[in-house]
Amino acid sequence: MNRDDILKLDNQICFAVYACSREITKLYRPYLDEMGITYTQYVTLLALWEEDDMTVKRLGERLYLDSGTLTPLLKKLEAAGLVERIRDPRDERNVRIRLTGPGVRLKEQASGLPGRIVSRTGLSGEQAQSLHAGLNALLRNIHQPTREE
Amino acid sequence: MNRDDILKLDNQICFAVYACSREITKLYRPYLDEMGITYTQYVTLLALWEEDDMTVKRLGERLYLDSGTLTPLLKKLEAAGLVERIRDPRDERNVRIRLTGPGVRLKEQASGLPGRIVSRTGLSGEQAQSLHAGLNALLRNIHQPTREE
DNA sequence: CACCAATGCATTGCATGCAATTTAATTGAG
DNA sequence: CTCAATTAAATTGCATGCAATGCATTGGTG
Repeated sequence: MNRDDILKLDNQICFAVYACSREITKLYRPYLDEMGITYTQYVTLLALWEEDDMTVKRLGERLYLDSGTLTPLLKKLEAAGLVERIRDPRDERNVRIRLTGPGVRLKEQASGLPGRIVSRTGLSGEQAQSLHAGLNALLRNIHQPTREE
Repeated sequence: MNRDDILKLDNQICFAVYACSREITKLYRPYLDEMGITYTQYVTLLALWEEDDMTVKRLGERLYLDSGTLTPLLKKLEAAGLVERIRDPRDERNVRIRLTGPGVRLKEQASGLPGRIVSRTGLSGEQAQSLHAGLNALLRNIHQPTREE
């Protein structure tokens, strides 16, 4: 690849990931609209359906998001009646996020979603598997909770 | 994969793409800060370095962004002196985006960036190649400029 | 025990993304 | 030519993301 090709848009993995991420979100939108939630709220619920009663910090580690994003988002989920935000009496710095009844029940409605999306991607099981593995490897490699020189 | 596993965060390609995209942006940030631009401004410049003098519409098709995102972003790039926004005299609905001298010269500074980032990803050439191909396939499959039933 | 650094969350400010609407220019049917 | 439909940008409103900062609680030290 010559000097000029290096900077071409279609040669950038970063751009492919960036564009894919937004296009995937658009695929989800109509379904999530019906459920009354946004994409970020959806992945937050995915995390909670898997492990309820997390602190904001733990949720942030799981989702790679910080309190600046999560606090307002969780307040909206609380206003929508899907989660509760409870300050931990044993350590009042922690706020624990717990699913409400409606929050738990929404899982049922979401269970068909991944299948519908995957079929829309037109990827074979193998392709999807391989892509997923590559992304996870990349994620592991670049995510540095604390930077060292 | 049973019914419960289907909704696990780590089984969602969508989440892997979403998280990867944001982590990659963070990798770029320190370098782009030095250049005085943001990540979205960077990919916009990538597109323009490859093909100068595009309309907003064409730029949007290239970047999968709409005028709602591009108009303010291009105004910032114009304020920074990197591009010009010129209404096409032949069809005044079109606004053409052209690189200025400084905008062209910034390409030099950017040319080392992809290499530095790729090395930070820790992926082999093969892995990167395969990942990129998978993402492009996915992008082609899901991007529908106009929806059909 | 008093104090201070560390921790967890909230807030602020800025830059996206994108749907929906508006505005201005152009095109095309009659 | 005339006016309605189409098209390209711009604008508006809402929801992220994230760095930087603020604030309250807690833990460790002397």
